[in-house]
Amino acid sequence: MKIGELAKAAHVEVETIRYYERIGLLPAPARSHNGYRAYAGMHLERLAFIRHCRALDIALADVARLLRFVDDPSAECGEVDALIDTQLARVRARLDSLRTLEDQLVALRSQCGAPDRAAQCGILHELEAPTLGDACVCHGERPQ
Amino acid sequence: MKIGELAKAAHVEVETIRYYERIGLLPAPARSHNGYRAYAGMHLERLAFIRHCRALDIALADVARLLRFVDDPSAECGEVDALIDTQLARVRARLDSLRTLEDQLVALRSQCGAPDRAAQCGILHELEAPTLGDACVCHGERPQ
DNA sequence: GTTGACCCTGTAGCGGCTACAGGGTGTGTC
DNA sequence: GACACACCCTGTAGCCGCTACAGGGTCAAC
Repeated sequence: MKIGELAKAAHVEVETIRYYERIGLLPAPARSHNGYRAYAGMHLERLAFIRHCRALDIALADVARLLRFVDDPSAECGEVDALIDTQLARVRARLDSLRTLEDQLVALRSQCGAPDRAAQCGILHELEAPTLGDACVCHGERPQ
Repeated sequence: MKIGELAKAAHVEVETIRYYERIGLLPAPARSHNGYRAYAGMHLERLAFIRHCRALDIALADVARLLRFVDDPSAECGEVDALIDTQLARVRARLDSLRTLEDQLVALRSQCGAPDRAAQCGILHELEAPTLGDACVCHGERPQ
């Protein structure tokens, strides 16, 4: 399998595959007589594993840790759990902060009356508010 | 005001201020006899504006666009609305995908029985599933 | 005169790719 | 044989928003 074929099979960019090889995540494949990379089924499996982890937003360093368990089936896998738990906590923290952000943007958006001159723009005024130490619609009484 | 004082007043790192100057977001201040940056109130206002936008996760390029309206109060501000709307849409899209991610991670986490050997690890098996074209607990019947 | 806190410039690093530049190879068509 | 075109190679730089040095200068206090 040439790199382009692997890329299509795994729905990944060619450059991404070379990048994974460079950082040691995907083992370097054999080379054909012309120097082209020649991949085997194992590479597709590994790449699919990586992409699956990435779809779960798991950092590449953590993917590398998970791959070590794949390579060593006799290892204790408690760390795998912990890693997924940490990932889940990270996602939930980000969800919380994005929800707050959404509320703030909605509040900010509501400041716009009829669009006119910047001088009268409620949104810009709100964005400037904390400058003066005032409360702002999005961040409440005490800015920051 | 020296850069360290400005940094404290705006709750920003010194390096961040120099970075904003370098990319043209914060105007270069006057210099004292010793070459130190000497900031005026205007810089604090502008920096607070920038940080407020950043707290709303507005990209620096968009902050620059907003600052142009601050500098030209007679301009039409329809673009300000549009920018906030776009930002809100971005945040909501990210929220959606994070919520899906959360569900997937929870499903994945539930695959762990008692932690033991990696060979028996339900989580690792699920992460490997799409490799074989199987359905996986987190991505449903048809992986990818 | 020495310590320590601050300031300066310039550059490199983070993550996870993405996008070249500048070349080689393989296949098909004229 | 000549050409086009798709693909492959290596190496490097760019994206974002900082952050963290290295290697130096300045200033006030003790």
